[in-house]
Amino acid sequence: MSKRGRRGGARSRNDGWEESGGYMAAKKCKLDIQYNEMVSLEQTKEGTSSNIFNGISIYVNGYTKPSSDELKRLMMLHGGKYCHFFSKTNCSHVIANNLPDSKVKDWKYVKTVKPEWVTDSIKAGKQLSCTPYTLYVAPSVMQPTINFAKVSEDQRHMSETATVCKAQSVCNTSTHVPSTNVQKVNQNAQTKDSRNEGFIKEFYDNSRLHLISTLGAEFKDFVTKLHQTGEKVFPGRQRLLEHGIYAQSPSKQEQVIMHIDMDSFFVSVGLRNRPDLVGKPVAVTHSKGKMVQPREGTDFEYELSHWKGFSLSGNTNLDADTKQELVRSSVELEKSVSMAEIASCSYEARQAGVKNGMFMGPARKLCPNLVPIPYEFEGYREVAHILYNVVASYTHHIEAISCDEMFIDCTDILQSTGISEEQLASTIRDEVKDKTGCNASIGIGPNILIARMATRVAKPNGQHLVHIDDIQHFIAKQLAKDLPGVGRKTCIKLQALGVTTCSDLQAISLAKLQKEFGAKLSESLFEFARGKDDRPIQMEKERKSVSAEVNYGIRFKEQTEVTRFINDLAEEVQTRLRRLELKGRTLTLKLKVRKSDAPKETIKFLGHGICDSIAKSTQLISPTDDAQSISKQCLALIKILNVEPEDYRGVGIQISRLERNDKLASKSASILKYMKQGTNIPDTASVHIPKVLPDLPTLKLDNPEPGGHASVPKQAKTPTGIAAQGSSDYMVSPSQIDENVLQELPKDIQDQIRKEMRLHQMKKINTAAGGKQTQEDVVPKQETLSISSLRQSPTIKSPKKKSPSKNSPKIFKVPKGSKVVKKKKLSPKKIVFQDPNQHEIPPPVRHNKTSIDVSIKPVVSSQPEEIEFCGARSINEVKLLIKEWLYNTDTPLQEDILMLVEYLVQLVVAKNLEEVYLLSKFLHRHVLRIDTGEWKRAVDIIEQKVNDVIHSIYSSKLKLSN
DNA sequence: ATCCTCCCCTAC
DNA sequence: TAAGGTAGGGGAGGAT
Ligand SMILES: Nc1ccn([C@H]2C[C@H](O)[C@@H](COP(=O)(O)OP(=O)(O)OP(=O)(O)O)O2)c(=O)n1
Ligand SMILES: [Mg+2]
Ligand SMILES: [Mg+2]
Repeated sequence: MSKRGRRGGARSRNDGWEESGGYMAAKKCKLDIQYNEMVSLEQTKEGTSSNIFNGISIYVNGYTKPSSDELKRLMMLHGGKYCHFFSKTNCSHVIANNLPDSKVKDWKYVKTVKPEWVTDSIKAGKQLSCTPYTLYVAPSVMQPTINFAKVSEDQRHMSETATVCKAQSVCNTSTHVPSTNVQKVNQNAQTKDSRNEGFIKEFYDNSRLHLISTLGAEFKDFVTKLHQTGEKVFPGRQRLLEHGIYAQSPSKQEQVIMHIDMDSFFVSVGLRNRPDLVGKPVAVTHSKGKMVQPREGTDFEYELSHWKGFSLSGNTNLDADTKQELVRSSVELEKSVSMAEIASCSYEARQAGVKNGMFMGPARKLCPNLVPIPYEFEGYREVAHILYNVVASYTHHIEAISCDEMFIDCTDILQSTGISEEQLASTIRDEVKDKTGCNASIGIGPNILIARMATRVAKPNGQHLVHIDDIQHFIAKQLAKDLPGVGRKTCIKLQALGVTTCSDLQAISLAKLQKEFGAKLSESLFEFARGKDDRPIQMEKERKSVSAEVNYGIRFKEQTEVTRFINDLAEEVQTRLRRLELKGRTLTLKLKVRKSDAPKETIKFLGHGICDSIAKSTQLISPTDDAQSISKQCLALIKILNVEPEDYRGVGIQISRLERNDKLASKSASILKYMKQGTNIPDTASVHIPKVLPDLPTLKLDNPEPGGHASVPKQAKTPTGIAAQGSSDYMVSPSQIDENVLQELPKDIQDQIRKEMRLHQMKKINTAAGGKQTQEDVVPKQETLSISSLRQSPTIKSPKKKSPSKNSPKIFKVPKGSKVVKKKKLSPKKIVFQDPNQHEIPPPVRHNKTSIDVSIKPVVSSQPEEIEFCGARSINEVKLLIKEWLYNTDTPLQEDILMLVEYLVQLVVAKNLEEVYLLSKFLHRHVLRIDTGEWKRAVDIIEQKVNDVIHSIYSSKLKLSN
């Protein structure tokens, strides 16, 4: 049933075809093991050693005059290093006799020289210049290797389009490179945080999590394309046939799933050229191993007690107390800890209790001998590419999970080749090992779940097959916390239920599970505990969002710094969207804000510490990928959220409701603009509106907001209900309600609206003066903003503190000279309003539909200039214009839409609701005729937007549709 | 019922 | 010092 397929067993079978397979890897497959001994051997050996190759790492390609073995020996003898596997990060020089086309790309960042450079240098007793030995592109014979054309192409493409993390230095292995040591001397003066220019790039260049996210996304995309368009050519599978590895079990019709995952991925890559560390506890981390004194102003106890679990001692399912104790004791004992995270640790380190994601300090306590090794971002990328290419040479039936992990459905491979699961697994593992120097483990089972769980058993460097008949036996003894979907929280709940193993879990009824967990999780727990899983292998994954966030190094003092950072981050989002050729309709701003009682200094240097998370989203008027629009919306949201600059600890921007970027649409000119300008501007000269208007109002749609977005001006007073929830500090300040609606409008209109709002607010307050309803009236039942934590926070500016900017925060003060006059008075016709919030309706009428007499509005007013829409004044003119626009445009441009919104809003402000109403109906009617999704959405947005403003002023909405 | 927004959780 | 990103599933609760 289940056996640990060891490499040795498979090896003999492979020997046959490796020779003739033509893989470059096959040439050097046996070298790695010997390396360790040889190093020590060579070092103790007497003879003419030197250090002329100090800082040099060579990779030998192809057949060379002195053999690669000999070159290796020479390098070791003369202070250089020898790489078994090429990587930009590890190898400073490639030694070869010729330079094949296929390698040019890979090698373009390193020196490629002939072997004589080595031998001559040794003869000369010094390192000679490479120049005379440099190889140039020769139209040489491409090795007629397996024709991977398609895959390789894609692979290269991936490498190119990827956000390239700059290779720090050509050779950053442990051997120091004297010449490049100059690097970070000048920048020490000041700490680099979010206020510094270029911080975002520097951060991303050093973020492992960013790297694995990026890589993961690339591979998902790669597999998607592979499946959609890839030629179904499987050289690997072909080889299996040719070399007669076939067995005799043709009647496999059960599904067979494999889960392939690199062993301690980052560590494996890092150890490729550090054979001396193999077998030792090793961790990949930014920490160099020096202990770090706690800084002034940090509060260790505080962070310990509030810590959400994940960070301080690792992403484990241990209970919080244990971890706290661990951290606390390591602090007490050592008096200093490194708060650098461990990305990956070797299995030796795991034995001591070290886990991926743990901080270095606590890890050191668990494992005093833990050896830190540096990141090698390029190496991870390369190895991951090879992994995926190897697997893709056997099947395209792949589900990419991450850069080091995937599922494959190998039912058809087994069918068509007749080999066994174990044979296939070891073949793949061997090939990966040969080509990358890293171990992969494989779990095999009849479904995804079992394959995944089998990998745990297989690791490290093994494979494990679970036959369908053994599922029950196998799953029963697995730990429940290892089931997919069971993380920290769920684990705690399971513990409370007395569940440890899947066997325990089986004893819990579905009903009981549902009391503790949600519907979905309950169901999957129930099924998984029995080894059942019907999830299919998903080869094609459609992305649903694009985001960029930074929760490290965020420190601001001034709002201007926040603004600048948002601009930069929006730029980053734009870059990502454009690279993916996507635009989005929904924008979400995510902030991390220092918890009110958290110290300003975090334990971790520039970390985010203990925070509240806030998210706020907004609809974009049209699919957007434009940095300016994005930034503008974010800033509007930020204004609403009203956070003290000093309390920001994290910022993120997410774009969702994605659409493919239709390049055609963006080319169409703005008709309205055209007409408008046409009246003023003689001719074609500059008829075309610059694509990016500096203040292009990429509309943001204020979301109608669950619980009633704070579109109604409120008095600052907090109702008890909300206060009890403790989140009142996050309350939107009255002057900023609908800020993001207002933001988009011209200043003068903004001001008018604000005045109107205040006026109406007064009225309302007066009306409801004695009534109890007031409370509800003034503040929405449900908090508008999402605050992950219900705690109070001093973090948010109270409204009055708000800078004395253009928005007067005073609600009660009637603006002097308040003058708003409707331009033309229409008949006092009744208009139907739809009340968004019945209970907010002022006393007289309490009904779903409320009639408001249009004529009540104009009290004071003045509208100095006529309101006009592209020159059109009368409603009929406007209608004509709209019609022309409607029937001559396929996709409405957002600037046009905005212009109309602007016009309608002016009408609203001028209290000409009737016209607004008529125009809306008109628009509706005609759009129905056109019947395009684009136009429907546009009209929705227009109406929503206009209604937001109406709502702000009247606390009711105009019923527009029909 | 079904949608949407905001949140939490999980995974790598 | 240190580089705590990113995407998706899913649930609660309000709007429609
Ligand atoms: N908290 C984490 C988890 C993972 N990773 C990175 C480093 C890992 O090497 C890589 C792959 O994650 P895995 O979960 O596959 O873990 P490893 O490959 O390190 O170990 P294993 O042998 O358990 O797969 O992702 C990380 O940076 N931080
Ligand atoms: Mg792994
Ligand atoms: Mg993995």
